[in-house]
Amino acid sequence: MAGKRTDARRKQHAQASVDDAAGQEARAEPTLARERIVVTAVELLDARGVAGLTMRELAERLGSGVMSLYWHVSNKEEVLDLALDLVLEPPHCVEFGNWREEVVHQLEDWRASMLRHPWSVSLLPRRALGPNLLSRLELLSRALSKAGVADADVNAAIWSLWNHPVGATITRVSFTLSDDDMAAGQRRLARGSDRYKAIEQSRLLLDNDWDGAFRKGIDFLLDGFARAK
Amino acid sequence: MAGKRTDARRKQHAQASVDDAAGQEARAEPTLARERIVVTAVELLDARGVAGLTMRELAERLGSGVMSLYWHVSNKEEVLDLALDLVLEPPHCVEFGNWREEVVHQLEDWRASMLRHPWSVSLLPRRALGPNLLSRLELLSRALSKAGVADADVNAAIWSLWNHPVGATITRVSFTLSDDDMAAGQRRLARGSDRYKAIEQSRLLLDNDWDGAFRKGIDFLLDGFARAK
DNA sequence: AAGCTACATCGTACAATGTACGAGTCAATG
DNA sequence: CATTGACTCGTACATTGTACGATGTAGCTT
Repeated sequence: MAGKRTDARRKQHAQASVDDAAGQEARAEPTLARERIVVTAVELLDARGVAGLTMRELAERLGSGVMSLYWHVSNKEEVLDLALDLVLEPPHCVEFGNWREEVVHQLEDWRASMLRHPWSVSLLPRRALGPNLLSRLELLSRALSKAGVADADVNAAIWSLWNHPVGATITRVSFTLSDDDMAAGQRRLARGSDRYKAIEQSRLLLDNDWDGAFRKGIDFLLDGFARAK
Repeated sequence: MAGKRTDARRKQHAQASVDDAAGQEARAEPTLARERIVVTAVELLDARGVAGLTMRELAERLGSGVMSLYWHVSNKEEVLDLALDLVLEPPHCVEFGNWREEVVHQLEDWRASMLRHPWSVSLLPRRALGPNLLSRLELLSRALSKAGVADADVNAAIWSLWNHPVGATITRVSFTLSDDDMAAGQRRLARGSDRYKAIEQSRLLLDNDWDGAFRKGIDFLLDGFARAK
């Protein structure tokens, strides 16, 4: 029956997971090492991408043994989760008088955070509910509450705004990611110009004013809300 | 000539990649085995998810040796690329009289395809330019050309529509993915109800009419286009 | 002091995986 | 027959995440 289980030690930390410091009191002490691990992980990810994050490399950068990491972190996935959440920390709450500017600011900040750490985009599909993302959702929600959207539409409105940076950043990153893809895309466009007539004509793939398109997208949505009111 | 363009490379040219074999006449002989591999890969992905796709498992399902795969495919990544593209095949072009319905139909079909194969979402960030996605972009582009959007805005409009299903599906899948996350999210909401007051109040995370929200999002955008005209 | 407990580090070992290499099979063609 | 080129596959290896358990350390209780 293997009575002596040593899991007592792991439990304490493992359960904390992505959750922020739990108790109501200022319990504090988020295990200094844990934060160091995550910060270093982000550096590594920035430098070498998702594939470059190895527990061994991480340990080496921290000057520790590999297995020491597992005291503070239950597995590699958790490191990724924590790194993702760290990078998506929301901005300090700046109040604009104008709710519209507030929404735009928030979404642009989010997008900028992701583009600063492109690996974060590919992690997003796995875990999209870290505490920092929840905070961003909250901020967005509050800003929009001043917009006077119809009650029945408000949730749909929030999600639409939410999804815009997600989609836009993914699209942006995967286009930038490899110029090979871009070249291949152009090649495909070149031949069979009947098949891809429209996007060839509008030079959609060549127009790389991503920032502008992103901003316009927000405006479309906000205008749409106004009309649906 | 070009009759016997039996893929005599694979070893050397890893560049063929996702490109379709669309020469002009070379029809219906895209290395039967290659297609079988991809189809089987999709089955495996459907059954076991991204982590479950192993070259060994794949080979076993095909009743072949592991290394035989590498004749037809240059590496695992290519298998993933091909599987992704296969699954995102666009619908047969159905013409509606109404361009608006056409857009809605296309976006909903795309979203449905992705939800049918949830693993596709997590692959999207890596490679978003397969031929089938290009086709979808083309179809969308054509449908929208009838909408009378201002020339200066048309590309931004296309991208906004494009990003909507991407973001919405990622959000949707990552929420569904693990109920643990959902539970954790709720726990986080429960305590510190001041921090997440707004989204708690609107029951944003509990309202799971994803289909409706998605549809409304499209409408917001389309209405926004109309206003920007 | 001695012993106990919780915290923390780390070396070794192992299993799973992608794939390089090269030998092998088979059919068509010279 | 010999050659070639399409195709298959077994072996071997390097890289990875991590289970296990020994070790060290600090503080407390008796």
